[in-house]
Amino acid sequence: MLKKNNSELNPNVSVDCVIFGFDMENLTVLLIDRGENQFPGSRMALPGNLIYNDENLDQAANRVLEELTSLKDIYLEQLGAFGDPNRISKESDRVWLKSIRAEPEARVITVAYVSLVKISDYIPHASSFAQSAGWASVNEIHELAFDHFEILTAAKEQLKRKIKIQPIGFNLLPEKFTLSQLHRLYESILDKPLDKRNFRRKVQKLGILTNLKEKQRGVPHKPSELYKFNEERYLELSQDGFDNFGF
Amino acid sequence: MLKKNNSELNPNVSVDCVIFGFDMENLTVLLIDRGENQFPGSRMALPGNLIYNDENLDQAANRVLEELTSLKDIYLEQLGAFGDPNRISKESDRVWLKSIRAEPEARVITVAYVSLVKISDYIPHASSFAQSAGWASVNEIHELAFDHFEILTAAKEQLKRKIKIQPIGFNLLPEKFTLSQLHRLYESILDKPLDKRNFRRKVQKLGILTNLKEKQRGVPHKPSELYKFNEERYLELSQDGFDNFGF
DNA sequence: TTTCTAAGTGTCATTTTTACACTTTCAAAT
DNA sequence: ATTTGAAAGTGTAAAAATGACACTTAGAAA
Repeated sequence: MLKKNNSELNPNVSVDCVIFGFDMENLTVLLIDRGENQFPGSRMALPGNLIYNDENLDQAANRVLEELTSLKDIYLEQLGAFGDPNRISKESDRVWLKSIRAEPEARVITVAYVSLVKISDYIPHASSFAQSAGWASVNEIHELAFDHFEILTAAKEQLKRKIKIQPIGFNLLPEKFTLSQLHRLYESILDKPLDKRNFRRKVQKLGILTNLKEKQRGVPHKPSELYKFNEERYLELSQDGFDNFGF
Repeated sequence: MLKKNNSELNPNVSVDCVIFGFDMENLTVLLIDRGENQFPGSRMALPGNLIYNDENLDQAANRVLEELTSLKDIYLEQLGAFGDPNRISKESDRVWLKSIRAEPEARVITVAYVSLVKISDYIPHASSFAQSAGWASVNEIHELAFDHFEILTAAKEQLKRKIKIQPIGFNLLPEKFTLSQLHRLYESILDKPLDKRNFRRKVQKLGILTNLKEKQRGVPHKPSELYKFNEERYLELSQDGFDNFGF
């Protein structure tokens, strides 16, 4: 299952993955648990590891993500490079690196990647040095290993910026979704209330949603109509510089 | 003048700087010339070099930029990491690395930085392995060393994106500038014509320009009024999420 | 005094944005 | 069968922003 790689690990460059999901309530992120032998508070980390010298950064991010969480074939976009010389200042991180790295004291710069996935399509299974892997609500996270909290913060800010310009939110929702779900998603990413009617009007005017003429079933209230993202239409519109989502 | 640094160079991580300027006609970028001993076509490169293990990435970018071009105290913003394993596929680049690096064959990932400067405030002077340093019009550049052309392209795209959202254009103009100069700057970055009256109306409504009540002198036509960027006002407005430049 | 060049200016029609409250549909409980 | 609870769904009017468009003005140089 995992890609075999005969070349050498580069002791100075790693990749870390910020995989966002949405559980219909909150924005979530995929974390691994490094286990009990650590000091409390920083057991959790973003999935990440050193790169091999013969793979490019994008490949490395995909490989590492799969190795640690079993998620594969995910579109990852680069966020940026992080790497203070004193990134490994926490004692618990030092201890941990000694247990998993050939050169635990090496200066490492890490390249962070971000992705948005439908939480139901990917079931994380931990392996390698991850003892477990799972989703955590981003606004309940206050500490992570290394500089991962800083990386997560940068990823949240980038997401906020991008969702105003590109229809990336749909990647976080199931194939069929309701306008209310989309509405809640935007509110939780932008972290502010959006007027329901205005939101609906605007998103419908974009013309990139297909009404499936199908209703929710079994809900104890008026059932919502289901929609899907119309990618073809979006690509058409993208041609002539369509870029104002304006939320 | 140049910062002394006793620690070791990291053979695997470099920084490259994309420094944009504006000569009142075109967007320009600061390049170094690596000299004659190369194959033609790729003599020019972005200023960049390996980082030291005890400096962070931002520091490294500033140091390297100063070492190669004498430009200092410049606000550099990270663009991202680049680094295909076969980034050093051009023979001329290989030859050159052998002449300047201890481990010329090492896998290198580079972190690119971008800055916008007032061309008149900084006079580049080459040193270290740069034989000369100077400004080139970005749209006359078609080839550069390593993957620097790719980096430049990414930097141009980021600039296009950012100038629509943040008032960063002012960094490219002198302290005092005319609305026409600002207009030309926006047109050359966005690479499309903008209606003069509408541009002026919009930029004036932003409320971040101070009219200096002072006129151009010696121009063979109606002299323009001079303006300056009102940073205080901009910071005030930024507080309450002011982000729509909408050009 | 004429000429050349770029600066500077206003209006109207259209589109977009914002603020705002009640009715409908279903499931579950009584 | 009826009631209740819960979220879905819907329209309007005022204000603001946008886009299209052409002539006059101020100075330097000839």
